[in-house]
Amino acid sequence: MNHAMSIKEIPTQIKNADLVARRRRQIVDAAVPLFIEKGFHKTTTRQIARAAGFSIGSLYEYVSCKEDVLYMVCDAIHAEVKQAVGDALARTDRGRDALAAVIREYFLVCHRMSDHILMIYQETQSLPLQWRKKVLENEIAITGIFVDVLARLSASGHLPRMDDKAVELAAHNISVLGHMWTFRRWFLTRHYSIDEYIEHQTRFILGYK
Amino acid sequence: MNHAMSIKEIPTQIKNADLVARRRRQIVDAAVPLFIEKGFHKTTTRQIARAAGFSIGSLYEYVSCKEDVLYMVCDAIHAEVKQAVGDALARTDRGRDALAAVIREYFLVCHRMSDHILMIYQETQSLPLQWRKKVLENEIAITGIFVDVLARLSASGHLPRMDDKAVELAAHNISVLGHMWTFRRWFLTRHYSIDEYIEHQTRFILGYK
DNA sequence: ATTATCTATAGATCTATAGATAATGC
DNA sequence: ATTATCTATAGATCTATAGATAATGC
Repeated sequence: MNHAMSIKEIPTQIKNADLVARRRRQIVDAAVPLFIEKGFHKTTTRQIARAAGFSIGSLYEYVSCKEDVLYMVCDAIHAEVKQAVGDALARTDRGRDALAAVIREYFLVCHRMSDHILMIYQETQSLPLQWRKKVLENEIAITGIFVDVLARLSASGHLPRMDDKAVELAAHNISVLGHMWTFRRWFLTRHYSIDEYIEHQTRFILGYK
Repeated sequence: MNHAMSIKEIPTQIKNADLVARRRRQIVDAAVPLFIEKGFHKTTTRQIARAAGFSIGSLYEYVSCKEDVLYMVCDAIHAEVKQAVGDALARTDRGRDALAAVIREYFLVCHRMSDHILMIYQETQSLPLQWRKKVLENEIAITGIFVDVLARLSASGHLPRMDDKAVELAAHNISVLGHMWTFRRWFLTRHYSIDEYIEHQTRFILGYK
């Protein structure tokens, strides 16, 4: 159920698959800043088409409805977050610091993609059920990375032993505390730099008190 | 900057202040389930008027635009959350358990008002700037209650000593972990009851590890 | 007379498509 | 011939208001 597969589920009459991929990337790139600025409902399909560089008629050759665009946007954002956290995980070694390193990288992605993540929180509800489910699955997949790291460290004794439920919940907490930086940014940035934030929250999560 | 004051800032031609208060309560009560079900943008002003039991013309005697309705709804929801947490605080004694009791009550409010809180996350962006600010201030006011409790317990030695920034951030974490139950409910309810959730998270927040 | 409410609609969108046109490849 | 793109617009809204009507209180 990867990125490319989901996108391919959107039907089109256009035969050239490369062209479809290229145009859809244009559509996503055009839509992201519009959705961030105005929100999904106040962005018109014409604006998306114009920003993407083609006509409204052409837009509808590559998507079947406006919601398709939102889905492609959400999927692309999650793909980028997943990629960044996956990379961080690959780079890291096996000890207790592995967790801190992955958390750090994840929080930095949240910082970098603040507007994007906030937009997903706000607009997921506007997706048709079928795609809302997929977006939520993506969210769980990202949390799953943290589950794996925590379970490994807990099993190897680098972290206090935790049962499955505690591990699962700690992983969700990491995910959500990263998102917190995006949806409370207007307040938090007045008091904390992203580095301070990461430091405090890492201590909080790892339980050094 | 209390509940009643903010609402009163919305202008109206109607002279009878009691009537205004009553009708606006009707509007809020009518709008909440509509916004929860369809979202703000897909709810029409006519639907709100009909559900409230009067005509579209009358609706516009009590609000100046659709966004006014959203603001009144958000304000009413925050008032209820604030009330519940404030009550819990008043009931509680002064020791370390005070914090656990307040957290518990807060999480139970989040559970009870799950749909409402989720709606605020999704629709705050649709508010005009002036009112978005007020809604965010309400959010900070609720977090402020936790700041007070934490600061008191930290000062009295019932909790490990924390500097102001650590206290502030812990308070935000409490707020957001309550909200997490609302926006990850679709996943969390599969694995945790609200009581289990409260128990795990309280341990996490208080740092028994 | 004053206040509150209703009906009817102006005016302004916006999505999605049909049908015409241009570009591409055999 | 086939594939991709564009223009023009049908059709369906929806918000907010003007002007008419009903209810209230002196």
